[in-house]
Amino acid sequence: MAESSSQSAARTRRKPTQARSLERVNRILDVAEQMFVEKGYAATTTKAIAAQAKVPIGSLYQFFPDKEAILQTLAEGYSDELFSYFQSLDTPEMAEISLADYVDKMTDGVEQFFSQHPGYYAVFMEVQARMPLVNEADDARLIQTIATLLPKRNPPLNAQDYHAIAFIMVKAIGNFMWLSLGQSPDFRQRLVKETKRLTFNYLQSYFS
Amino acid sequence: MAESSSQSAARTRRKPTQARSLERVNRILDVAEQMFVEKGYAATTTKAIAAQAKVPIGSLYQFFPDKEAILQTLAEGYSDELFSYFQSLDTPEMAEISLADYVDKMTDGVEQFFSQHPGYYAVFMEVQARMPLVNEADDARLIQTIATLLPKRNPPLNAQDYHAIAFIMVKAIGNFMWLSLGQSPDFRQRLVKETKRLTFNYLQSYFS
Amino acid sequence: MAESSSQSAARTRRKPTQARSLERVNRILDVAEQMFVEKGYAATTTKAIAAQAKVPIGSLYQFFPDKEAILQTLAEGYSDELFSYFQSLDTPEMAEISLADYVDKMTDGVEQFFSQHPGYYAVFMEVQARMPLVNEADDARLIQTIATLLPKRNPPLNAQDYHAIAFIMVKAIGNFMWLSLGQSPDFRQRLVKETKRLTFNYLQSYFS
Amino acid sequence: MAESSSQSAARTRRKPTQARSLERVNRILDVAEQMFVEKGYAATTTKAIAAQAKVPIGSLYQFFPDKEAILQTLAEGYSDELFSYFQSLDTPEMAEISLADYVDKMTDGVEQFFSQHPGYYAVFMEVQARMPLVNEADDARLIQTIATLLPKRNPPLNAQDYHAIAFIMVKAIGNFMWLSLGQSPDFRQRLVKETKRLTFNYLQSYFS
DNA sequence: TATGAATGAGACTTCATTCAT
DNA sequence: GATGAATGAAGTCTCATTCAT
Repeated sequence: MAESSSQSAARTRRKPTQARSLERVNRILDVAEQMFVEKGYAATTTKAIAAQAKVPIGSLYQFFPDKEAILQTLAEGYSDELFSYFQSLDTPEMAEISLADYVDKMTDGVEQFFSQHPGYYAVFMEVQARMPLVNEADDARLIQTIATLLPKRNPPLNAQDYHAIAFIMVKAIGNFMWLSLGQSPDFRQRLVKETKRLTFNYLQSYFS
Repeated sequence: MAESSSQSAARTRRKPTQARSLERVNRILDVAEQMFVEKGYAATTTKAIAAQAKVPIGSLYQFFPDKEAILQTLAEGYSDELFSYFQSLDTPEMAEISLADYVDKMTDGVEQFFSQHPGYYAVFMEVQARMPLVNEADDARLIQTIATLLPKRNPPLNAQDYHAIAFIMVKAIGNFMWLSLGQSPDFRQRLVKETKRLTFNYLQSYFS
Repeated sequence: MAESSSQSAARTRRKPTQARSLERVNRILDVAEQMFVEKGYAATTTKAIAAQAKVPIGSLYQFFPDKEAILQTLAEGYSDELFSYFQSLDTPEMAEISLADYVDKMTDGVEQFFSQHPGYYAVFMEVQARMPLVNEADDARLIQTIATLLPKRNPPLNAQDYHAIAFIMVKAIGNFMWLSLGQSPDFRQRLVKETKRLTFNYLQSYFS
Repeated sequence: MAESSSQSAARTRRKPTQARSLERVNRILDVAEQMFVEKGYAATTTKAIAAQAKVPIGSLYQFFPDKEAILQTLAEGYSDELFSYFQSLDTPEMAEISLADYVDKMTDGVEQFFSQHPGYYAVFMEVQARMPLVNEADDARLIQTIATLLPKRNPPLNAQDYHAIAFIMVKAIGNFMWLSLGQSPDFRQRLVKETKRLTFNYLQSYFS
C-alpha cells in the first residue's frame, strides 16, 4: 500500500545502517507521508505517526530530531528522485532529438512522477511555506542541470540566459503538472498538452 | 438555524456596519496580515492578534468565527482586488491593442499587485495548503473573466479552448510573478521579461 | 492546614486583584510549598500542583509563566517576611538594649521564623541551587539593613566594616538556625544557645 | 540477595579492581563533576556524561546503579579528602599551638580545599537538597574528630559540650568558606579574616 | 562482560475558544 | 453587546534505564 521510500537520510539523528532500523525509518516516512497528505502537516501528530508506524515515540525521536525533520526528509527524498530523472535526460541521444520531443519527454516525465507520488503536493506545499530555502536549493540543482543541457542546442547565449530559460522551463512544467493533479482527467490531459505547447513555443523562440 | 454564516461569503460572523466595528475588523485584518507574514500562520496566536490590534479577544471572536476565518477573509480581500484589476482590462480599447501589449499589461499589473501586497505570498501559501477549494474558486473567477475576453481576438475556438488558454495564462503569469517576489531585483526583472515572452509566444501560437 | 501565603507577586504573569484569583494563587502557592517540602522541587509536577490546588492547569500557567516562577514567588514571600521582621528591630528602643539582648532577640526571631515556616528549608535549598542571584539579592537587603543598624552602637568603623560584620552576623544566625531545624529538640536548644554565644562574642570583639 | 549494594558505601555496583575499569570510573566522575558544575545536576544527562567520558552508557550503569549514585560518589570523595585534612591536624604538635593559630590553620585549610575543588559547591548544593542524610553523616564524622581533638585543651567540659563546640566550629568555618567562594576576591579575603575572628572569639570564650 | 538501540511514561506548556459577568 | 479570565485537551519532546545481542 505504501510506496517504499528510499529517501537519503538527512537531518536524521542516526544514520540507520541496520536492517531493522532502516525498515523503521521507512515505515515512519511512509506513514508520515500518508498522514500529511490526508490531514495536513499541522494536524498530524508525532504520536500518531509513531503509533501508526508501530514504532515507539522514543524511537521516532531517535531517528528524527523533531517533527519538521520528517517533512524535510520526505521532501529531500522527492527532490532526489526528481533530480535523478532529469539527470537521466542528459544523454548523447537526448541532445539530438527535436525540441518538441525534448519538451514532451520532460513534461511527461514530470507528469508521471507527480502521479506516482501523491504525497509530493502536500509535502511541498508545507515545505515551501516553512523551509523555502531548502526547497529553493533543491530546485536550483535541477535548474542548474537543465541550464547545462540547453547549450547543446544551437544559439550562443550566455550563462545567465541559460539559467533564466531553465528556470522558466522547470518551474512552468513543474507548476502546471502539479496543478494538473487536482483536475479532472480530461482537463488534466488538456493541461499536459497545453504545458507542452507553452514550453515548446517559449524554447523555440530562443532556439529558432 | 442560529446565525448560520454563509460559507462562501467572507465568513465574518457579523457584517459590521457600525463605524467602530468596521475599524476594528480592519485593524484585526491588518495586524493579522503583518503577523502572518512575519511569523507564519501557525505561530500567530489569536490572542496576539487581538492584543496588537487593541481589540478584546472576545470581540475578535464576534467578528470571526475562528482563526482560519481571518486568513480566509484576508485571502478573499486579495482575490477581490486582483479580480478588479483584471476586470478593468475588459474595455473596448483593450480589445484593440496588440497581443504583445496585452500580455505586457497583464504581467505588469500582476507584478505590481504582488509588489504592493507583501502579505499575499505568505497568506496564499497557507491558504493553498489548508483551503485549496476557496483558492481554486477564486482563481476560477479570474480565469472565467479572461476566457470571455479572449474570443474578442480572431480565431474561432470553442469555450473549452478558451478556458484552457485562460487557465494557462493566468496561472503562468500568477505563478512566475509570485516566484519573482523572492528573487534578487535583477533576476526579478529578468523573470518579468521571460514571463512575458513565455505567455506571448504561447498566445501567439493560437492567435497568430 | 496551609499557612496563608501573602507573597508579593513577582514574576507572576497577572497580578490578580480579584478575590477569586488571589485565592487561587495562594492555593497554588500553599500546595506547591507543601509538595516541594515533601517530595522536592524536581519530583513535583505542575500538573500535580494544579490538581491538588483544584485549579485547572491552564489557570496555573496564567498566574505563573513556568514552574520555577512558583518556587521563586515562594522564596520571595519568605524573604519579604523575614526582612519585615528584621526591619521591625530598627526601633529607638532597640538601639538601647545590650548587645547580648540584641543578639538574643535576633536569634530567637530567626529561630521562630524557621520553625513556623517548614517550607523555607526545602524552598531555599532549591532556590540557592538554581537561582543564586535572586537569593543573594534578598540576603543583601537584609545585610544592608543590619549594617545601618550597627553604627548606632559605639565604635567608629567604616561602611565596609559594618557590611562585613552584618554579613557574618546574618549568615551565622541564619545558617545555624537553619541547621538546627533538622536536629533533635535537645541539641536544637543547645544550638540556639551556642549561636548566641558565637555571635555575641564576635560582635563584642568589635563593640567592646 | 543478589548483588546487594551496601547502602552506606560508595554505592558503586562493582568495585572496579581492573585497571581499565578504574580509569573509566574516574573519567566518569571527572566528567560528571565538570558537567554538574557547568550545567547543574538536573540538566546533565547520563548519556552526555557517558559520551564525554568515552564510556558506553551501558558500562556507566555497570559502575553506578543510577544517576544519583554518581553525585553521591562525588560527594563522598570530597568528604573523604576534607576529612583526611582534618585528621592530619591531630598531631602532638597541634595540641601545643595557640588557639588563634589553630583556628587559622583550620580556616586556611578549608579555604584552600574549596578553592582547589570548584566542584564541591555545585555538588553539595545538590546533595544537600536530595540526600541530606548522607551529607549529615559525613559532617558528623568530621565533627567527631574535632570533638576528640578539643579536650586536649584545658577546661573540663563534658562530651556533649565538646560535640556542640565542634559542631559550631566545623559548620561555621565550612559555611563561611563556602559562601566566600562566590564573592569578590577582596571580600573573600575579608571573609576569611572575619571567619577566623568569629571562630576564635567563640572558642576563646570556652578555652580562655 | 560490554554495548547502545530501544523504550514510553510523563514533563512542561500552549492556545483556540467559551461564557459568566 | 462587550470583555477577558478560565479552560483542559493535546502537543512535542526528553531521558533514565533496560536488556537483547
